[in-house]
Amino acid sequence: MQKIKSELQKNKSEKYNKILNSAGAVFAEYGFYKATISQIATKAGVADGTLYLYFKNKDDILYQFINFKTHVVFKKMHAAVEKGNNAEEKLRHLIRCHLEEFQNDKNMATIFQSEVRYLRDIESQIKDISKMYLDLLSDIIEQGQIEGSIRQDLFVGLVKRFILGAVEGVIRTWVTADGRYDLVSLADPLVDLYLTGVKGK
Amino acid sequence: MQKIKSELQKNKSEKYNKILNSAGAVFAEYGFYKATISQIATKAGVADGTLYLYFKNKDDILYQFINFKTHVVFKKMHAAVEKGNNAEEKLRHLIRCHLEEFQNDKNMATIFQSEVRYLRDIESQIKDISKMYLDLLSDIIEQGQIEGSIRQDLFVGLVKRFILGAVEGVIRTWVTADGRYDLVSLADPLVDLYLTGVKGK
DNA sequence: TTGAATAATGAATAACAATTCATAAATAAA
DNA sequence: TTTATTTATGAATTGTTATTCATTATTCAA
Repeated sequence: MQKIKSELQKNKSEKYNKILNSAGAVFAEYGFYKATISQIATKAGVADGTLYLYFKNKDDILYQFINFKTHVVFKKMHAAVEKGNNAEEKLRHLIRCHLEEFQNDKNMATIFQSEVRYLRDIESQIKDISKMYLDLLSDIIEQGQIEGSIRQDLFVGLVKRFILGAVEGVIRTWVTADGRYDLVSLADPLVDLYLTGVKGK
Repeated sequence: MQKIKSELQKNKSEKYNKILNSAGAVFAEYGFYKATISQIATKAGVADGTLYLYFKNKDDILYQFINFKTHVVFKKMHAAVEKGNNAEEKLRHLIRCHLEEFQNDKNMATIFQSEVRYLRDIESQIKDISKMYLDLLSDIIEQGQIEGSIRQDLFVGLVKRFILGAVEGVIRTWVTADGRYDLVSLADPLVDLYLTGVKGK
């Protein structure tokens, strides 16, 4: 009985994941609106109607996709930050992790970049995807200010957005260029820009 | 004859602009896909069919909107950069102008932020809206490196994206917050972050 | 004032795609 | 093996909205 139930769970979960991944690929390629249920179903190797056994509707598919990816990525980011012993190390780990995760999942990167507005409309639970990220940054910045490695005379609200905006910008360019170069290698140069800026001595 | 023609031009142009502005408001509020022709027509005070006397189709309306705004904004940015006497001044003027223009036209800011992906699909002429902007930045950075006000040991391709990404990030946050605070006042603090970074001395 | 010519209207059309549901297949229990 | 239950199918339904076009209004030259 216990065994049977978990078997069912597993099968269900397999098809669920198959559909979710197919949806990710189709949404990334065509965008949410131009993507059709049939395309997703075909790519997943099931009938159109089957999607409705696993998802409430088309919106729900996107929602589940983002929700899942968000959780996975944030868990990793959190762990990455933990590994740093001081603010600067934490920042380096965070940025590197961010670039790594997005480089390893281009569909996710594309969807995060393109469908954010839409998400804002459908679900307030993930209303602010950047929220957790910005909070992570807040902690790092404050720690750095205590340690003395980060200036005190900064408007933290701006600094956070400055940092997040710049990583996202770098990712956006990479997505636009169809992921044709190595993103992760930009992590350290980027952090150096955050830290010391571009000014000549 | 000459007079009559220009009269027609003007009237046509008036209605054209009315529709374009209404479209901007509707697209900004609902997003391109959820916005309907009827909504735009109603807001512009004309019949649905009238839109098709001025625009090829719905896509074309968005295209014309972005195209027009892009030209206006880039002309202003260009002029702003001209006013600076050295790289740092030019950068300050550029960033200030950027924030000013977007603050003064929230519909534009929202649409630029949300429908970029879609544009990428419909027209390669404006495929890279950021292209001109990045080129402006290239010139400034190179000048700064010659002047000695900007470090030589930088990967310019990254620096450009770093700068653009951060401004856009700041604008995105502002749009999300429904434009409830002053964006332009962030110009100087932001440029200071570009220049000297966040590192404690 | 008149009758082309131009511009505007909005109801009708047409296309599309999300969702449903009667039916069939697969799986599990008896 | 038979019956019950769960899962999957995909054609038919439904709703939506972009676009068209026959009709009406307006403008302008003569």
